[in-house]
Amino acid sequence: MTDAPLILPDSAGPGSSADDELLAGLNPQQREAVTYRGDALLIVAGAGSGKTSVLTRRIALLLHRREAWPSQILAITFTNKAAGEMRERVAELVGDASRGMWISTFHSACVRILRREAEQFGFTRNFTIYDSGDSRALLKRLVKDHEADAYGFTPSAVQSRISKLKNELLDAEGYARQANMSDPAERKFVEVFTDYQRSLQKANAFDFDDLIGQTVFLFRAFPQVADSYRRRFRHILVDEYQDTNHAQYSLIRELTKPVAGKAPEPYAADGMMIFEPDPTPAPGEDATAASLTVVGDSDQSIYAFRGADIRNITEFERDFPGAKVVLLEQNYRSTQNILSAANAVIGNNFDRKAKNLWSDRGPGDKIVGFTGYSQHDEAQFVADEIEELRRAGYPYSEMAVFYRTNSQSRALEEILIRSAVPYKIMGGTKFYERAEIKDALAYLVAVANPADDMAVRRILNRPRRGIGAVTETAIGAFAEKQGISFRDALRHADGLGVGPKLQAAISRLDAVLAEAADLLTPASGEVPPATSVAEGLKILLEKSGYFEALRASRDPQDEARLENLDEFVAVARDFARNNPDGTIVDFLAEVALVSDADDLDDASGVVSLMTMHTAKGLEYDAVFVTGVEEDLIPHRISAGEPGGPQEERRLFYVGITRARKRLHLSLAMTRAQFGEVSVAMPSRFLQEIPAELIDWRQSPGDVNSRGGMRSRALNARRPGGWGSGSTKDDHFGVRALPQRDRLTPLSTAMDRFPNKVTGKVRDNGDLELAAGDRIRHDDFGEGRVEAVTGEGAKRIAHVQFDTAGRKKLLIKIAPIVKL
DNA sequence: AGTACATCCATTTTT
DNA sequence: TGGATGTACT
Repeated sequence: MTDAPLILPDSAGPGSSADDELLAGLNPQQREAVTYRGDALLIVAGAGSGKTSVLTRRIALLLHRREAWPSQILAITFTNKAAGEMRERVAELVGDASRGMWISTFHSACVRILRREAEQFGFTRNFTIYDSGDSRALLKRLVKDHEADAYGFTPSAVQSRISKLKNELLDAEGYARQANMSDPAERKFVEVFTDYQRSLQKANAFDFDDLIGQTVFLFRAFPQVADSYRRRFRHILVDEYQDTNHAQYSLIRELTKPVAGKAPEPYAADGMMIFEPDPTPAPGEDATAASLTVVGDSDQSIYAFRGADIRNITEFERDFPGAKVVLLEQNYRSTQNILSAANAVIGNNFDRKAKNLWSDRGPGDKIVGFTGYSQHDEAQFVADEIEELRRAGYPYSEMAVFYRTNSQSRALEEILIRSAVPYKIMGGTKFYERAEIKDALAYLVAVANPADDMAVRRILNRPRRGIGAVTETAIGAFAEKQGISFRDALRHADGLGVGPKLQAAISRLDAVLAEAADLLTPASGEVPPATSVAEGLKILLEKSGYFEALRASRDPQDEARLENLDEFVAVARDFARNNPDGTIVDFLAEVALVSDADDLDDASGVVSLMTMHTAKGLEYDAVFVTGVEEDLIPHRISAGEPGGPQEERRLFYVGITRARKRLHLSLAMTRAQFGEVSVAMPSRFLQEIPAELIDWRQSPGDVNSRGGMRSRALNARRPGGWGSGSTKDDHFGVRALPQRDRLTPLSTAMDRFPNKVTGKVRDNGDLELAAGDRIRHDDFGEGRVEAVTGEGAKRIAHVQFDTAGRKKLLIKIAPIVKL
């Protein structure tokens, strides 16, 4: 992939044709963003304005013009996926030179730094990383130990508070100083926080927030360490800057401070080399502070709830006096109609810097609007429309359906399955959150970082060895008394005062862990090959009896668990292939920092379903934004939060701007939630879109919440289209209904479509259908089978219904009978 | 240790 | 409504 660089690093100097090539096709603003040189540059990059291109070319140009060595560049993104993409695109431009650069997420960059410096402050380099599940589990125990639940603290509440504080770089002590400590609940919280931090340290572990926060502390506490990185990184680039929280912001600030000390110190405290000594003095060696480039769009800030501070970007110019600001407003993604809608919506956010996206790809199609009676009706519209687009030549992989909350996916899934539309839910159940995977990970952690009690405790009785809570406590007490770790206590089964059976079980576990440790972390200190990770994993799972227990089980789910574990072993093998020098510690870090959203984007040939949050950074030819209702988008809970509605508007904006050519906005008049059917109102954001941009297939005014449609004739000029309440819009209902075949009920007939599509899963067994058969469908009426495709449980009937048009149905589950 | 019942609770989640 | 979690039985 990197072997065919477009431009060889040494091919030419400034002003060369290779330079031109790097700047080719850029608009003036983009060009400015690529070529500007100065201490601080803010690139305000509207949606679809080509920011990745700008960023990668900026890097390439720095290298190409010899303004920087690869090792002097630090490019930071938020997701592994974004980092991977950037690395790839830089490699396309500069070839192998891209290897010396740090292009990574905040978190992995910090892990790299912390690994080198961990010994400085009481950790060892094989520390483990606690994901949020791990920290919640730890907090669960601590909340109980401290009886904090009596004060109404739940583990997750404590977790989110701690996380917020860490994002603000406050530790327990710092918080205690400014908190009202006469409040017993506050004291309790501080107690738990303190203990949590102590436990992490004892386990030689960092949680996600610590990775950033502790790196900042490290830099502040050890200026010479900070200096060594400041000397190294001369060009720092940060993507999605609007999503940085205070800790991340501080990290960037630390790195862009002028170098304080004089003596170059290319080595970390442990003697590890930080940068390759270059034979030639590095360009910019005498510069005092690194140059900083940040890219972002405050209109796409949708993570305030996780501590992202939009002010980091809005106040950039104040933070970095003399900063240059470049505005990228030309959008290369969407048609003008889509952009106009997006602009109109986001324009309602006050206190925002004006920005107007424009496109030169013409107006394009109008936005399609649809109001369903129920969420199922809405889903049917989506399914029908997807099929229509499909027939028009759009591949499934170029279509996406967005929603605000995960629970909305259910109705969509039901209908999509029935309509035989292949789909994939992005960011759904996380692979690494499955119990069996966490178990396997715990085995590895127990080997890699024996100080991590949590991991050892987790595997103590997995598979079942008869080691219960009592024994676990005994081991813990023994460890405490002997001043050894929980892991080491397993070696002394005979000293625990437990029965012989238990002793044997404990010793067996100890032996398995020891065997794997021999392989993975040999006492000789020699580094085992990366392939040994997969081997060690297999040893652990096999010899611990984990596999055996699953194989012996007759729980059908255990079969799936086995498959998942096989997949996990395959992940370990992949890792070895991609990281020939990787160790078990590297593997664990990678796994902890990688989300499966990263690799699932290859959703080849299927429609993607996801929340609007997940959609950020992605784009599709056709986009469906569903559930455009009050209380959903904007979500009702956001109403009470300061800045809430504005963030919701940005979220909607993000959703809209994902679409290249076709945008569909849909809603339902009634929505079953929490077991109750409630009447939904169209979202206020809909009214913010100019009426002429939307082609309503069925407008809110056409549908009432009792399940009928108004007569078209009556509806044609009717004030008060909202169905309930508002009286001031001609937005909806003005248009008489669409250009579809008017004789058939629009969409699926809502009167015949009660909101219980759900029903029981129907099983038509071996119902045989062939072309020419006539069938009756519960919802669509009678029709003629035109073809049958697929096999077994996935056989699909292509049916031409007499009134409902052409549909694809999964024969096995469709509510049909052969006539 | 495993099951059955009860209870609570329902945004978003790059790492 | 349903799912996740906790408690009380067997």
